[in-house]
Amino acid sequence: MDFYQRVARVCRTIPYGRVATYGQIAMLCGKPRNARQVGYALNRRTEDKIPAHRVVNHQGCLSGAGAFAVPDLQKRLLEIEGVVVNEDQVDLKKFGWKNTLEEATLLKALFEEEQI
DNA sequence: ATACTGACTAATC
DNA sequence: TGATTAGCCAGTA
Repeated sequence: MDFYQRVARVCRTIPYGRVATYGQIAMLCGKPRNARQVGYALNRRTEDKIPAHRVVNHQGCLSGAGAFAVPDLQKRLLEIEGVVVNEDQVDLKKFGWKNTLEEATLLKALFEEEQI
């Protein structure tokens, strides 16, 4: 199982109306130090039906910087889901994805199973 | 193999 | 608190 595929998988696991951080995703992929690679992965595979708008940095800042072809697209998508965005930032305390231990375990097991 | 890059983070000031 | 610095590591040239 490729790291990028894992990233895609984890992103699709993020619940509607929640956001996750790069570091969080990297951790769930089994590579806690690969936060940057997560961003790189999303950049490469934005077309792959990955809800990348639910991914922000550890401060809750939106990626902005032309990550999405249309400016404010990420912000709009989040607001549609009920996530409040202020000054290109979201409140991780309220909207951050609190991944449960079960979800983490499920993903880990899934990865190990498909990795072989 | 070396050097540089970057949708990141954690540690210092 | 807010700004800087210093690690990080897969990709790319």
